[in-house]
Amino acid sequence: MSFIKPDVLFSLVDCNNFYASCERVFSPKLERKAIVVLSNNDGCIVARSNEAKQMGLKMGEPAYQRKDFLKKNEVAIFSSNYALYGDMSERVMSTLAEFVPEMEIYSIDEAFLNLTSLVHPKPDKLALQLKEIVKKRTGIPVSIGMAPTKTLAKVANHLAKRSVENSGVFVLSSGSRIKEVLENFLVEDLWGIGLQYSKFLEKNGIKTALQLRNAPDHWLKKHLTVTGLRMKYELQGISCLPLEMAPPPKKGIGCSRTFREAVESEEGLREAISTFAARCGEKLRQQNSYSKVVTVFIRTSPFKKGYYCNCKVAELPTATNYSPDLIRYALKALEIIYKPNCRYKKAGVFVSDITTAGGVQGNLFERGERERPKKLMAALDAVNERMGRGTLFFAVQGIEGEWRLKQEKLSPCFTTKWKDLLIVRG
DNA sequence: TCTGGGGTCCTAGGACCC
DNA sequence: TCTGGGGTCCTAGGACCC
Repeated sequence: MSFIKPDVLFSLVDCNNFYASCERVFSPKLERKAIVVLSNNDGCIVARSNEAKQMGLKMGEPAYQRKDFLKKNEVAIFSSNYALYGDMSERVMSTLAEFVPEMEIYSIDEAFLNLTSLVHPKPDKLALQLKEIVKKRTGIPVSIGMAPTKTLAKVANHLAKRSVENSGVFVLSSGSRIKEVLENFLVEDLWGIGLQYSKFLEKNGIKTALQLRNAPDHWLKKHLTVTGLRMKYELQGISCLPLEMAPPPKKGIGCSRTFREAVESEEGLREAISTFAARCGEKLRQQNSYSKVVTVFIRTSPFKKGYYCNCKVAELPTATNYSPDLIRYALKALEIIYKPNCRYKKAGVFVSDITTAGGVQGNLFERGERERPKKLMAALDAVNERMGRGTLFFAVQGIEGEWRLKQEKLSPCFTTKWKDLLIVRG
């Protein structure tokens, strides 16, 4: 009997091409076919199967610019189906949680694990087993990278994905192996290095992760702030980023959308803003918190001339998560920034200055009860949870606004709607 | 015609106080 | 000629992530 040695403290499990893989689970005929998933309003390409990547389709490309190419190459196209992806994510995460004592859900398709308390002779064999269980239970293929720090686990995961012979698992433990890998790892592929930093680093002769690791502390701190310094230590195998098992409450919450068609009327915007504000209330209540500041923004298309963009911050007399209050203040803010004769393309509502349930400051001038609104919201949330979001809503949100989403290629909600359940014929 | 959405952390600099 | 100094809090903006 032996434990996993702590020189591979962190494992990163990452679902391969997550959205595309979710669509494929329920349409086996798409196996080995090119798939793309589009952003809201079928705007940009946000996920691609390996086959689509090989065709040269890029992340973030506007779909209309590739319309002919997609058709000619018979690429399967899907609108984003967040109900499906959210549910599939939950299945993957709960499968992992069954076998792993400590994990941090990092995003919809990634989780960091700590496997050191598990009894197993070989870490790579354990990872391989996990990978197979997830695939068998959920249909989703994952890759796993193991290393002494989170940043190195990201590197290992990157390598697990890149080469077929790694079979989706890559372990990075010994110092000499780490050095060898970092020497061939582009700095722009590091977790925490985006376009701006990679341009800057390249200008200063730093092209590989090993070169970044060798850069002087003070220079890194000066130009990449403490984040850059932390990255250096993490690449040396000194862990600076702990596993966060309980997600902290959000400090800001927002809801914004690009409209299907431009909206000119104030009434149209009022519908959209009310809907976004109500959604913010829902999210606040989900994490049991209250907000004191509501920000509303509206804007026309930045790709057209006569661009107009404005926002208004409204401070509430007391912190709240009561949707009617949030809507009221948001609409007042909208009134101030609304300018007629503009073709609005996007709008949004943000709530900030968030406190948790216990921390709400009472307002001396506040009147009326606290309990009734609370019960009302609880009832509203319960119905929408059970019957689907949008079952109960406020009249001011409207019903058929031209701003609502375009989702022409939406797949059925296989896992969350009875009517969309797959029927298997014997 | 058509270009996503929702977050985090860090720093510099200004306001304000004593 | 010469215009204090140090601390805290807040905000805007820039970088990053998926």
